[in-house]
Amino acid sequence: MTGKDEIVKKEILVEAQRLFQQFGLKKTTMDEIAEACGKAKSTLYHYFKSKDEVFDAVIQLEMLNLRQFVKNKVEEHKTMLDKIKTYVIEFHKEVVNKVNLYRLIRQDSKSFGFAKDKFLKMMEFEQSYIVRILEDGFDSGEYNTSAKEDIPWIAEMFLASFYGVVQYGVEKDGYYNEEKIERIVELVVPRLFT
Amino acid sequence: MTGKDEIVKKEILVEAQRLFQQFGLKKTTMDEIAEACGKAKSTLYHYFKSKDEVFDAVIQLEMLNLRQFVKNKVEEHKTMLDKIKTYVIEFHKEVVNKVNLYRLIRQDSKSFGFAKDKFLKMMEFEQSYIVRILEDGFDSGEYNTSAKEDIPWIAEMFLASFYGVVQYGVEKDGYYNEEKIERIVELVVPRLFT
DNA sequence: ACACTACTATATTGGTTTTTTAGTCGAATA
DNA sequence: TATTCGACTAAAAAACCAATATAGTAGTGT
Repeated sequence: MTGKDEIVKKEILVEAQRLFQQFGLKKTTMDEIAEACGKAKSTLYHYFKSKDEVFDAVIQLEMLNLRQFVKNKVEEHKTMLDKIKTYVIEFHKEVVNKVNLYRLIRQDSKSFGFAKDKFLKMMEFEQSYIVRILEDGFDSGEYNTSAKEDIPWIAEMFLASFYGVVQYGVEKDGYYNEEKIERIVELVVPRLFT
Repeated sequence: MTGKDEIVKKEILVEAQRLFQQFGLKKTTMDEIAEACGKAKSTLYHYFKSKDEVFDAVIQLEMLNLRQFVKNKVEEHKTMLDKIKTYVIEFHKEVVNKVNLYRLIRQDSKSFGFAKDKFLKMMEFEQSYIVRILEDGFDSGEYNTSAKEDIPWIAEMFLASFYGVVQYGVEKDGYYNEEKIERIVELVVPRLFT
């Protein structure tokens, strides 16, 4: 039965998530995860090919929740401008939270390369979301200053630039300064997208 | 004689620079630098307090050259808009060059904290340069969409955002894509600063 | 399909010794 | 007096090795 399969997988992920958050990737063993699930270690390998695959799945789960959360916030608004503003503020707030949570997790050297792939994948995904918002704005006539075919790379650059602003702010201030981000969003977004 | 002092210091820095670029901070020993200068190691300590101080001096030298280079490029232009555009394109092109050069240099763990300080110092310095350009534009009437007291943080955010765009681009494409940066500069700068 | 026990090969750890290396000191030189 | 040096130290890093832990596998039973 394939339904059971998903249930057990989820159960493993819940325990893995808890342990990864508490101890990090390196300090959490497959034996511990197995024990926490009340199963034998080799059983885990029936559901996941490797420890990395478990970790990836946990991260993916977190991202899914994060996206749903942000999406809900965005859809509380009607205009494209408000949607974009809300997106930037909420998305980065959540990402910084998660990153703080997972900072200690990535204690090993190879995790940098790992993070890079995941990061680019994530950016691609987010880009497609921004593109959708902008295209809707374009179609409804709210956003008509650019050609429609420019939207993808504009979205990409827009994301990248706020990534920079947030990273720099966190580096400088030591925390996510929401007020600062709001101020810059208020200034930039209307100028860029009207 | 204090003139001799400066000459020897410079001589040490030239050799140190060469070795740091070739082998990195960690893999270059003070003995090697000394040997390359034809001096004893303890002589170096007459001119520099520590190895870090030597390294810092090398970096500072590089930054000085870089800034002079960019400044020259910028001053070929008359309008504020052209200056800003030129600044962004040339500055980041050079920084990416240097960073590629020095990527291998920062091979040790503590260098992150080190790099962070230096990075923030650099950003502050660059910010003051952008502020000057914008304030000149403001005074000449070319830039009158913002209050003058907003210029510092606008400059800061502007820098941070392009830092993000460039970093992201390098991460994604694997090199500094000048054409891409130019395109985004052409789009963003006029909208932001007129 | 799912779960277990028992295993292996590989990584990691801990403890020890050896080597390297940043930085010091007092003497020599110019 | 201002530089330079050879010799030294303390501390860090590397090299080694034995013991342990751990990711992943095989074979078996349900």
